[in-house]
Amino acid sequence: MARTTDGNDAPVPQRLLAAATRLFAEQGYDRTSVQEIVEAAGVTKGALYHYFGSKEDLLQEVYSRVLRLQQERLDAFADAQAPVEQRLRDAAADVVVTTIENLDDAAIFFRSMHHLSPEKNKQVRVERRRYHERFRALVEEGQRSGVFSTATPADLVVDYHFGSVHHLSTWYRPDGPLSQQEVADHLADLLLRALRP
Amino acid sequence: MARTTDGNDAPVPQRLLAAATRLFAEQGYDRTSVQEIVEAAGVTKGALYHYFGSKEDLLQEVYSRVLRLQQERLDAFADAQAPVEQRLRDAAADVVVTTIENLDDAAIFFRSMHHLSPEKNKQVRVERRRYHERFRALVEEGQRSGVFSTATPADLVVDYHFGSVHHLSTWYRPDGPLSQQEVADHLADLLLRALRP
DNA sequence: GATGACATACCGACTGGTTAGTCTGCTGGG
DNA sequence: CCCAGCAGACTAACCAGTCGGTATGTCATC
Repeated sequence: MARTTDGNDAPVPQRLLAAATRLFAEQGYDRTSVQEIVEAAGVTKGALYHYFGSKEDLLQEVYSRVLRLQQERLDAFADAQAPVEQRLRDAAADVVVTTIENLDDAAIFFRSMHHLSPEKNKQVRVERRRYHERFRALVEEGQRSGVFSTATPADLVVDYHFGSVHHLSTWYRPDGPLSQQEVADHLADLLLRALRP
Repeated sequence: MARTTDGNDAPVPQRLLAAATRLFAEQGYDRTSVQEIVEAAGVTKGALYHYFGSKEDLLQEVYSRVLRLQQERLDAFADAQAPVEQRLRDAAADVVVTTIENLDDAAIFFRSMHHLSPEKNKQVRVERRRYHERFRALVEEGQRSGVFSTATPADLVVDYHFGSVHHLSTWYRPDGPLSQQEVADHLADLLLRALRP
């Protein structure tokens, strides 16, 4: 056996990232010391600084992982063959489900953005903007074709929906009365109902 | 003249609170040192610890100020003499306006809650819950009387709306294309449209 | 209306504790 | 033999909160 220490068997970088994600979500980025992270991962600082350049790099890894995942999923739904109201509903519900499935990442994402250095923050904003615009394009498509109301600017509609997604990490509890899918259906429904002409 | 030093003329405790609010919103609670706060307020640590028991007390003051203000305003709108759909719309739009007017407080509120000690956090949660329930009662009243759809549980409707309010501090810019009132009207409109039977 | 007792408001040097990141060195597999 | 992979002691910086000190004001007493 190659494994002598405790903890799980994943490679060290993944263990570090998993530990950091959990701790950042629980205590916040600044309240989590590098020492805590390496202890939770069952290694020492030497290992962390062997794989990551800084504590901040860990945070950025969390961000890129989330952004990549969400963008891929959105693209898949937006490119599907279906009426635009169906594509928007699917995309809107899916982002709720994946956000709930990765609630730790979501909590970190929305609470700790200002802890990234200016240039990394800028990069994250750029990627987020791409995501936002893809989503907005769906709304605009529906508005142009007349299936959605044009009463509200598409930008604001997108922010409205993402506000509720963003907010999930504040109130959603897995042991609550609603399942992930139920919440997703309700939130997608609210969006589509608000967009009825 | 009684004033010898620079800075504005407000009493020291208010100056400290104002400086802390701005700095907490800009840099986050943990990133802001007590030294920075007292320098921004034009005093020294002695003054701060003369009026406040701890750095955390400053944060809690921000919270109580926001909560008190929002609750007062909600109560006023909810108790008004008007059809329920009008009362809900007014309340929904008003919370958007006051949130935008105090965007710093809002940013702190949603980002720094986990920096409060457990007991203070609990107290904030209790007050927030009261607010949430007052708002939910409005939705339920409309649902019972048939002017709002019952497709979505009232709790979720409230969280949907407050998600968008919460989110404002992320995207709203005073120099953007929409005025406070326009944003408020649009968001209230989206809520009411989503609730149409 | 001088004197002393006490309080309020604030100053700023200091302390004890914590932290991110560094650096030297060990170890086992190729 | 060599080096990726990692250990862990160490450093330099920072920070919340403390504490003894000062300046100013207020009130009672003689």
